[in-house]
Amino acid sequence: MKLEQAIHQEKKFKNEQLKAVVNILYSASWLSNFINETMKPLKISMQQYNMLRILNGQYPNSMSVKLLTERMIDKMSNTSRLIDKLVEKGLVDRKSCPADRRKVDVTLTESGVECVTTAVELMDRKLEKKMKYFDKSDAQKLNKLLEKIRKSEK
Amino acid sequence: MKLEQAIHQEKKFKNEQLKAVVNILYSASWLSNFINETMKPLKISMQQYNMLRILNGQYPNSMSVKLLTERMIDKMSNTSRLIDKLVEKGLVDRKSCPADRRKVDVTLTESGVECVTTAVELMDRKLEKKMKYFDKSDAQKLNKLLEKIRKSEK
DNA sequence: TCAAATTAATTGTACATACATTTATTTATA
DNA sequence: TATAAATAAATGTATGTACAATTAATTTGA
Repeated sequence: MKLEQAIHQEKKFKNEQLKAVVNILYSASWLSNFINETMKPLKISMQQYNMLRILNGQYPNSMSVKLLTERMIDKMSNTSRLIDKLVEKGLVDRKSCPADRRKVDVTLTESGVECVTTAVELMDRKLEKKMKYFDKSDAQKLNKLLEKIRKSEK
Repeated sequence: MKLEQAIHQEKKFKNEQLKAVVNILYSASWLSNFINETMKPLKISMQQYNMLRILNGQYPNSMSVKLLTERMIDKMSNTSRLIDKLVEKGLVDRKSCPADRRKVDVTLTESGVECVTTAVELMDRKLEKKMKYFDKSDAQKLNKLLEKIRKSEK
């Protein structure tokens, strides 16, 4: 859907750069809604999915809360309480790190591995279908442009 | 900052399309943090800023809550309570619509016009500076690609 | 060596969001 | 024209998020 149509805007944007800002925000909202929708049958949120994927990348090793936070897409989310939810669901284990007792080691449980395996398979399949008009070369161009827009960070 | 570096990911993405998904989500989070940061001196959030801009586009006419919701970038946000906050701050007026008493007319107050004028001027200036390496032709390409990725909506 | 500084994680608080339900009003139709 | 259906907005509730403050452990350096 065209951006102007999605947000029912009749006026032109002041310039293409400002339109790009709104476009990125709208696209992310569109994707988040889709990801949350897709994960609903598995009863996990997008952020929980993200954390499970990160832990899966290290499995069977554990990760500290700090390391997990660094790898989350949204750094502002509250890692401790996100872990709480996953512990409640029995998807991860949390135990104090013997080498540095300030740290807490988080690991996927067997049930967590099972859940994330199903989740990733489902998500990748649904995303591929959703973005069927978007090929590899489009994606490469988009990735380059997004990196460029964030370049001021240095 | 490169995406892999920002989320400290050492592995390659499965494909460019899935990387694009993460890239959009990360860029939106990066932009949101910046916008919220920029609006902090004016004591308004990004969503409040968005609503004030929409109302400003119609000023001095009023808009119904439904119309406002349709134009918000994030459709899931709770428009009623967002309006509450702006009424509390004295930036908007809310009154029952005489022609259809189910509807509620929302209008900018004088102080609201003043606030949004300052806010837009500040935001556009800061955004331009932040995205200084991102020119018009880049923006046009990015806007095209984002529209394409959302094309499945039809 | 031991007090101060730093680091890791959790918790408190206020606010935001998702989504279902409720209330009030208008429109459609039997 | 009554009654049901549809529409607009607000509210209840659970959960999520931002950010500061706190707690506990480790590291630093006078």
